[in-house]
Amino acid sequence: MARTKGDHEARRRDVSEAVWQVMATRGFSGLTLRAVADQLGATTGLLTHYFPNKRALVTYALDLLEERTVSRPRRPAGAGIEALRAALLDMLPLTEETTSSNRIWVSSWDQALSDPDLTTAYAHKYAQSREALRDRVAAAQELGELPAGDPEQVAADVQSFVLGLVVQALFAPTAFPPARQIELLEGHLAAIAGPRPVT
Amino acid sequence: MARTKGDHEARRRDVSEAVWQVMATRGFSGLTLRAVADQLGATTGLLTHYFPNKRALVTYALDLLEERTVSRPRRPAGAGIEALRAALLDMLPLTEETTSSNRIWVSSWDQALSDPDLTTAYAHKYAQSREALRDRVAAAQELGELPAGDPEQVAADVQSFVLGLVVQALFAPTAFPPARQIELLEGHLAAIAGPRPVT
DNA sequence: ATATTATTGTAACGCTTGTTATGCGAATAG
DNA sequence: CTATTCGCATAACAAGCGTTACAATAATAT
Repeated sequence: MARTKGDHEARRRDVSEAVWQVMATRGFSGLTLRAVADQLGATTGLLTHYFPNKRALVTYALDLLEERTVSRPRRPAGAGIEALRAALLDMLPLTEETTSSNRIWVSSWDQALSDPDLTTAYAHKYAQSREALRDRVAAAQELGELPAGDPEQVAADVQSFVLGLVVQALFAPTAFPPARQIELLEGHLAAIAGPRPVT
Repeated sequence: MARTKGDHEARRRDVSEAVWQVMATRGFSGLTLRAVADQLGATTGLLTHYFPNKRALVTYALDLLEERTVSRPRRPAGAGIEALRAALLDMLPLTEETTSSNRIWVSSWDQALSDPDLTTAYAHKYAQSREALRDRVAAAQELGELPAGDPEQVAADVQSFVLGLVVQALFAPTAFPPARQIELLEGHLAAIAGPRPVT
């Protein structure tokens, strides 16, 4: 049963959603052609029309992950350390959506570490994220909200902290509910902000 | 060609080493019976004698990982914040051995997150590690080397930081050589230590 | 020296995976 | 209204997986 042209666009979104669901449910290693087809209520024949290869499917899945990560609604940036806080909060698995996203990212690390090309691609991605954080750190320093020091260093610090917290929260969601994640982030920000001025 | 009784012990070590090598090289998802057999220069028939199941092999692999992680040579603990520093340094991929170990841990997260039992087991493991860190934090606080505050909180902070740094270092070993990892850890410890006393 | 046991290789099985060829039916063009 | 094209299902294939049964060889006991 073929579909109209308008439905075709909708079908592409269905495929994306199926890929997403499969990854979120069965992990990155569970991303198989038949699993996507089943999730879609279709067969592998459909997928061959959308992806020539398994490799193409994987690439598409990673692009989808990247795109959904980048283009999800973000907190208003604000200025100085407020912008840094917003960026870090946006990385944490505080909602269902960001939990799925982070869950998929972590589960993709296995294959990413096995594939040299993917490894460098991931390294590049995290380096870019670090640069963005560095700029916000530098801005906060200029506002006097963070003590002087190598912003690169501070950026690497907060990124490592958030990344590790993501992993912890994924394994122990009850021990790290949103409130606790935020509490820990606030504590960390306070720590790098140094001695708080006497009020 | 059967072997003598003394060789059998050696054979067990060979099997362990083969399992380890396969995991370190092809990741946790690449841990297959034939891969281990090939690494061993043998066939699957040998492995059926050591492991009744694939599940048994996986369990054994995880035990091996746990055991090699726990029983590897550790830095002298020292007292106070020195003990905390030593514990954190022991977690970082500073050597070939610890890099392999961490590499395997990270690659096992995919399957661990897909299996509820493994997820709770991992959560428990990290909680235990956090408790050990908490005790060292508390000890450092009593010595006045760390400012007062919830040691549980500080432990979660440093654990997240180290965990994230491990991931970063695995993806970008050139950007995070041992010296830089140590530098970042020192910076982090200095940050949570608060304003350094005037010397 | 022969028999028994332990250890390993060989080979096949059913299953799942990615891949490919083929056929059918609906949408669209003439 | 007919024909062509497009979208998808069906089905088969080889390869890799875990699993199993069985044969062969070496070590040990009798």
